[in-house]
Amino acid sequence: MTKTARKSPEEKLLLAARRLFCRAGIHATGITRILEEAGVARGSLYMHYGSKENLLKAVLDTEANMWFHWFDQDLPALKCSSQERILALFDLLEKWFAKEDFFGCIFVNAVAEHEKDSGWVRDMAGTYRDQIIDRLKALVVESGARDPDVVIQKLGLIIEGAIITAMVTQSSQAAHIARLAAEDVLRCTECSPSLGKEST
Amino acid sequence: MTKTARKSPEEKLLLAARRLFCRAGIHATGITRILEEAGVARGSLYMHYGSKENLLKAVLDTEANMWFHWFDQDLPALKCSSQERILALFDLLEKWFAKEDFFGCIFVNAVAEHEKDSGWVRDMAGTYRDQIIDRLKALVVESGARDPDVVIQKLGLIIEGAIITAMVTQSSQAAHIARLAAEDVLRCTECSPSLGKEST
DNA sequence: CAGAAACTAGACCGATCAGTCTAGTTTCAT
DNA sequence: ATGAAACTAGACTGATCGGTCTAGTTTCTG
Repeated sequence: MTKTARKSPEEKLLLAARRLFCRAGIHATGITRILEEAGVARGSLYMHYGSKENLLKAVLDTEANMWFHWFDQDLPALKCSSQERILALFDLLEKWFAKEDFFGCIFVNAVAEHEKDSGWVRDMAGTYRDQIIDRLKALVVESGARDPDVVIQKLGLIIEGAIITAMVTQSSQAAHIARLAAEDVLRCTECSPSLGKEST
Repeated sequence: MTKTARKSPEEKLLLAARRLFCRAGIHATGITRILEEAGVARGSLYMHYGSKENLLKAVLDTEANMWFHWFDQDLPALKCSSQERILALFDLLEKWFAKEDFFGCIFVNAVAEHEKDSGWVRDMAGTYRDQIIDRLKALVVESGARDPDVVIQKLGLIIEGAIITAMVTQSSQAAHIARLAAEDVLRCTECSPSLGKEST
C-alpha cells in the first residue's frame, strides 16, 4: 500500500494537487501544503509546472483523460447494447464516487471558484465538456433514441447532478439514483412518440 | 433603475457579496472589492457582520430563504395539482437562471471551495439542504407517487444538475431540460408498478 | 438644536500567499 | 569515476489578504 512511493516528483505533485484542490478547494490550498503532502521540494514544483496555475491545468487535463478513458476504452469494451453502455457509465461514476479520495469534480470546483464571465478556467472547462458531451452523443445516437439532442442534455444534466450530489452527500448512492433517473429518461424517450408541448 | 440606491449599507453589502461570491468565487473575492462594489466603508462591514465569514453566512441565509419562499409561498399559491406544482419548481428555476446576475448557487460554490470533510460550511449547507429536501418531500408525497423516497432523490439530483449546468453553460435552458427530465421521472414512477431491480 | 449613533475614508498591521533564489545532495548516463 | 541534471531544504521577497483603528462627517432622534 505504498501509495506515493516510487513515483516521480512530477507525479507526486499532480496527485497531491488533485486531492487537495478537490478536498479543500483550489484557492484555499497553498503551494506549501501541496509540497508537504507530495513530499517534494519547492523548486521541483516550479521546475516542472512553473506556476500553481499550470499545476491546476495539469490536474484538469488528468481528470479529462479519466473521462476520455471511460468513453474510449472502458465502455466500448463492454459486450452489451449501446443503451446498456449508456447506463454502464453510471456504474463507472459509482466506482469513482466510492473512492476514498473523491471530493467532487475538479472541473465543477474550478469553475465554481473562478470568474464566470471569462477566463481560461471557463474556456478550458467548456472545451473539455464539449468533448465529453460529443462522446455521450455518439452513444445516444447509436442507441437510436428518438430525440438524441434532448436525451443528451437530460443525461448530461443527470450526470452533473450526480457529481454534485455525491460531493455534497459524500456517498456513491447518487450514482445509483442517477442511473435510475437515466433509465426513466431513456424509457420515456423510446416509448412516447410526442411528449407534452409546453413550448415556452 | 437605481439598483443600489436607497438601501442600507447592510443590505448593499449583502447584495454585493452575493453577486461577487457567486461570480468570482468566495476566496477570490477580497473584502476591498466587496466594499467598492457595495459603495460602503470598511468599518461598516465589520460593524454589521464582524467578519468575511459572517458575511458569507448571511449570504447563505439569504439564498436559503429564497428557496423557502419558493416552497412556502410561490408554489402553494398555484391553483394546480401537486404534480404540476413540482414541475412549476423548474419554472422558478428558469427565472432564477435567467437573471443577469445568476452565476450559480452559492451553496454549491461554498461547499466546492471549502473543506469537504468537516467545517461549518459543510454543516450549514447540509442543514439547509435537508430543510429544502423536506419541503420537496412534502410535495412528492402529496402527489401520491408510488415510491416517494426514490422520486425525491431523483428530483433533487435533477435540480442540482440543472443548477450546475446553468452555471457552466450560462443559460436558463437547463431548467427546461430539467423539467422534461422530471416529467420523465414522474411519468415512469406513476406508470410502472415495479422497475428493474438491480439492487447493487 | 444637541447628542448619539451610524457611517465614511483611508492609514495601518500581522499573516500568508505565490514565486525566486542559493547552496548542498542525490541520481544517473557514460 | 565524473560531470550534468534532477532534486532537496529553506531563507527570502513583494504583494495581498482579512481585520483594526482613528478621525471626521452625516443622519437620526428627541
